[in-house]
Amino acid sequence: MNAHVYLDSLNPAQRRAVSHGGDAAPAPPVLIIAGAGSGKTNTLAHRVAHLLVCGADPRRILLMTFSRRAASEMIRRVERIARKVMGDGAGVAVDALNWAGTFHGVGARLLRDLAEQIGLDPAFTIHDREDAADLMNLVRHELGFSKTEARFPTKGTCLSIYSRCVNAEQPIEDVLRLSYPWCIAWAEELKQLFGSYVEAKQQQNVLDYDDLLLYWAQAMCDGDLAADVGARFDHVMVDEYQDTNRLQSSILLALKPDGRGLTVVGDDAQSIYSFRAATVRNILDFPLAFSPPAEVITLEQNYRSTQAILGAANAVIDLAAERFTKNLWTDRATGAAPELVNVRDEADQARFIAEQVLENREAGTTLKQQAVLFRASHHSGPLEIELTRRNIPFVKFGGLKFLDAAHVKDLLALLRFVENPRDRVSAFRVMQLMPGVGPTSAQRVIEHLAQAPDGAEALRHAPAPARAGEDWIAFVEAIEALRSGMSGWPAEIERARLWYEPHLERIHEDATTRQADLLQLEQIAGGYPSRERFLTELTLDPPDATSDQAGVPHLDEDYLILSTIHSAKGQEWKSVFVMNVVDGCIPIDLGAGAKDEIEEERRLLYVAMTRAKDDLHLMVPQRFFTHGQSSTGDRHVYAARTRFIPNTLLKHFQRRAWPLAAQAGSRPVSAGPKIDVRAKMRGMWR
DNA sequence: CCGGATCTACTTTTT
DNA sequence: GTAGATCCGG
Repeated sequence: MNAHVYLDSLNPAQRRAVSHGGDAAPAPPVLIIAGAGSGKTNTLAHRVAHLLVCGADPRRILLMTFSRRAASEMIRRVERIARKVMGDGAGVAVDALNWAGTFHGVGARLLRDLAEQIGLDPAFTIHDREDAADLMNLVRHELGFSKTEARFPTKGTCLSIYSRCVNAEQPIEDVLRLSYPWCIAWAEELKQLFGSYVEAKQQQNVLDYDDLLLYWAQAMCDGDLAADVGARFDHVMVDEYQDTNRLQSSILLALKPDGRGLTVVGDDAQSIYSFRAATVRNILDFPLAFSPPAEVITLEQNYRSTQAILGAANAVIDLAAERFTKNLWTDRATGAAPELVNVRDEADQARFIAEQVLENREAGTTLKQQAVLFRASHHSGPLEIELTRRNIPFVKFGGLKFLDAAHVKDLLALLRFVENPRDRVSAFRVMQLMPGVGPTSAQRVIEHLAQAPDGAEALRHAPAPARAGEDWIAFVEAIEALRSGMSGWPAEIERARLWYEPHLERIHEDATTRQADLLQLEQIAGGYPSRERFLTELTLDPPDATSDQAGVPHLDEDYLILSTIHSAKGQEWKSVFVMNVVDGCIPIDLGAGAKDEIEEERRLLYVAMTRAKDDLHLMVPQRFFTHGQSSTGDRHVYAARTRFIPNTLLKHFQRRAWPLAAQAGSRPVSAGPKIDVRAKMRGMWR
């Protein structure tokens, strides 16, 4: 029997990518440019399986994916492929693939390993974005920047600027000039702020997301250490390489300076994370980073979409200012042209989608095979209401995370404070949950703890806020019980919840629904071996939905997928609806919008369209509501079809108006006058 | 010094 | 709709 029978199902380019280098030995670097739907995940999975079959050591394969979900999907496929050749032995080999995850996840794990060697306390805790912003705010206040004459950038902006400097490896002046021109005047203050922010993190033994990469990269500046870490892995593979940033590529090159054993996969047409400092330059410059240059293998056959859908998507991306990859082709049947559906407003848009989804289900397409995509998380609001009204179950990806809910953060802050007594952000938050404890007394206790040599012991002798009374005693007892580790994990989290519950009931009106979330958190906690692992992995890979979201179904049920376009990356569905394909949503309306940003929005539409296998609906509401802006008030805005589908591309689409005039009865286009002449007049003078 | 009330300005995408 | 800053009574 052919030992490589799994290669038979691949096309020549895929086969070349999979068997690059021949056997299990580290091969020269290779870049796989894989267009949408070209079997990218499948090809990478085959490559991993191929290496295993050839005898590579799974513990020495580093596999970095964009999300944890992508990693587990990859591992599932690897096992299925390897099983064909290795039989039950595949399971053992695949289980040993334990270096698979995101850059950040792998970084966290490596740093705990290397901590001693780089002067880091291995018990560090990790701040998510919001915690990091809170800490930034603390420092911002301490430096007196919160009450400057002219308004100083908010904590979120400060953190974004800091983050971009780190991830893009750019000096602050450049970052300000290119991305935050309205903050240029604050360059000196920001530098000072960032310096203090870094010090604060170190004193408290916390790392933020960026630190997980930054410390890793810095450690790799030491030649010996880099060689040591690099030598742990024979093969290093990176998926979605177009969405990595400079810092990540620095790490990669430090790990494998000659590129041996390096495989990266990506598609520049799907680069949609430049707001996170991702740059397509990484993928473009990859081959020439080595000598001889890395081999480039291009996958151009699309296996996902019908010709009609692919043709339309190709036409959209063809108008891009710069392109590097060729158009995809498919040998699938032509199929129906994607539909451009004109509806009156967002309410009609929601109704249309709900009806069409049900119609599809009648025709045999399950809900799970259908997805609704949108640019911004809140765009799905009206649809969620409509779906709930009609009892159509759905699950939403992207946007609000479970962990953003205040009560969940409260409980986690308690656990973090237990884990790391020096963590000020968590301490600050937890203490203020008690009545009578506000910023000032919390601050005083924290100062006391910082002075004391032993954080755990110091709490007992801390200056108890007088007004807290009994609550303070209960608090100290809870902390000490948890720190003693007597109850063990995951029983600890129950103890923590018992302390928190009375406060929860006092603080929140809707305590009951929130309690349900906490119970769910307890369930999740059970899946982790320790408090440390739970806290680390939860911040690096937060679960998606909260339980109070309407219609969260049981996993075995059929449900519709709602997702931001960003979160839809790498996925596919039989039928796809894209909401609000209008200027202002795609591209999103944010000031003038730099040219690069507009181009990224175009790629976003391309990504959305190429998720569809058989049918695709692009929704074009003629007006939609904008809220806020007190000057203009809540107004509806007449929206135009997205600029990315100009008239010249209309031949790729089937146009449709809904509801049909006849069905709409006597209701004319009640949306108001066709052209607002008065507004035009006013506009003349602006 | 805490915490509730009131006013204001803002509202993308995610590890 | 909400997060932040600011004001004021207990």
